[in-house]
Amino acid sequence: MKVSREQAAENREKILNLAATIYREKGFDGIGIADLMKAAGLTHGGFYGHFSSKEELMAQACTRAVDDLLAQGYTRRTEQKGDPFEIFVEYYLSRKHRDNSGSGCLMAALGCDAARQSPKVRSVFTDNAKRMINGMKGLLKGRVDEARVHQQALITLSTLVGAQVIARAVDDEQLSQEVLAAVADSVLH
Amino acid sequence: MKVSREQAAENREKILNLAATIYREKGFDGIGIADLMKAAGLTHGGFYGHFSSKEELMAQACTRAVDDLLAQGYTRRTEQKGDPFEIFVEYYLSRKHRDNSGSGCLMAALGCDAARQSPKVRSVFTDNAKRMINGMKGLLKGRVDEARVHQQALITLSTLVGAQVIARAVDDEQLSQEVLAAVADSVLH
DNA sequence: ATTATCTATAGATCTATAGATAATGC
DNA sequence: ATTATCTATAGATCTATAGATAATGC
Repeated sequence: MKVSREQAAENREKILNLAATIYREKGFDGIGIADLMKAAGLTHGGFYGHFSSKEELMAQACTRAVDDLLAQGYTRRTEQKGDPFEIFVEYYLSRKHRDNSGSGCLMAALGCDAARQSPKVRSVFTDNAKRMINGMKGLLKGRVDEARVHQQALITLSTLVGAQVIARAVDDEQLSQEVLAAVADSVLH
Repeated sequence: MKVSREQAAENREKILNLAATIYREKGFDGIGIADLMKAAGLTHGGFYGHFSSKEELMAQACTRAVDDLLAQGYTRRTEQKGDPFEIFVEYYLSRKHRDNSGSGCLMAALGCDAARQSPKVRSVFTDNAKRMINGMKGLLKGRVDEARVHQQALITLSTLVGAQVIARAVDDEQLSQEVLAAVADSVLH
């Protein structure tokens, strides 16, 4: 029954990565510990050897989700040619991002939910919101006045997040695509 | 135990208004039928005389929430002088709106959650998103080219929704206000 | 007689824990 | 000997329903 220390560390990573994905797909309340552990190929009781509580997992999963998003940014910038800002915006407003919330933006997937979570989760969520804002500031450098980078990052991120929230919320495919296209037009030109 | 037909209709309204408020404050999963009915001064079992299921209430509560928001718009326009668009944006990006999600925008409060709901709830949610878009189009008439009203409504609504989602998600009061102020500056000037 | 509401409960969740098990790592 | 995982279960939810109750409205 027992596994090696190395395997246990891998199991922990698997739980964390799965949580980061499934919470973004189905919400913090969308899956219970038992089903999450089953998805990781482990049993319910084993969870509490890795995390002290579901709340603790939720907090760590937020950070993992943003790790994930930032890493994807690096990958895309090395694989695609072009302006990093434009590459990011095109991904963010793509149907691929809309239809795969599990690998996408934390704020678009769980922003509404974050406001209702415990202080612990909100605090970690806020730290990760700041990482996203800093990422956006990096993409905007050179594109706008140095003095306006912070303000513009907040504006652009708000627009992108709102577009994806609306595009995912509606079940009207045409309207959903109109939102993404209109915002892409506005942000890129 | 039994009450008059008129009183029963009032009880139904009370349940619906409470649900529209509490769901926006705490999410669809944030309150159960028993506690909701207790808040309305009724008992758990009585609920199913008014609504066939919790899902049915969730759908109807979305419409009630937007009824509420549009009615507030009329009230503000008669009470305040000034451009209706500016009056709306100033309210939307206010701390008052941020701190009172229960009486505020459906999309900002429950947009992330809507994507994960049943087809029935998503369908009603979409109808109400369209009512909000139409409201925004009305506010933009005369301010932008007729041909661009629809596109601009989607852009502005995205920006406002995203700003409020972020402002509510973070527990850093300064950052939260910076987001609201930056977006107000961008949308109004 | 009808029906809006209440009480009580079924059955399905959920988080968390206790104690057993068996493989690792000293 | 230590410990990662498993089985089993406690205790607290949750939605929904069945049947009783008592006031309305014909």
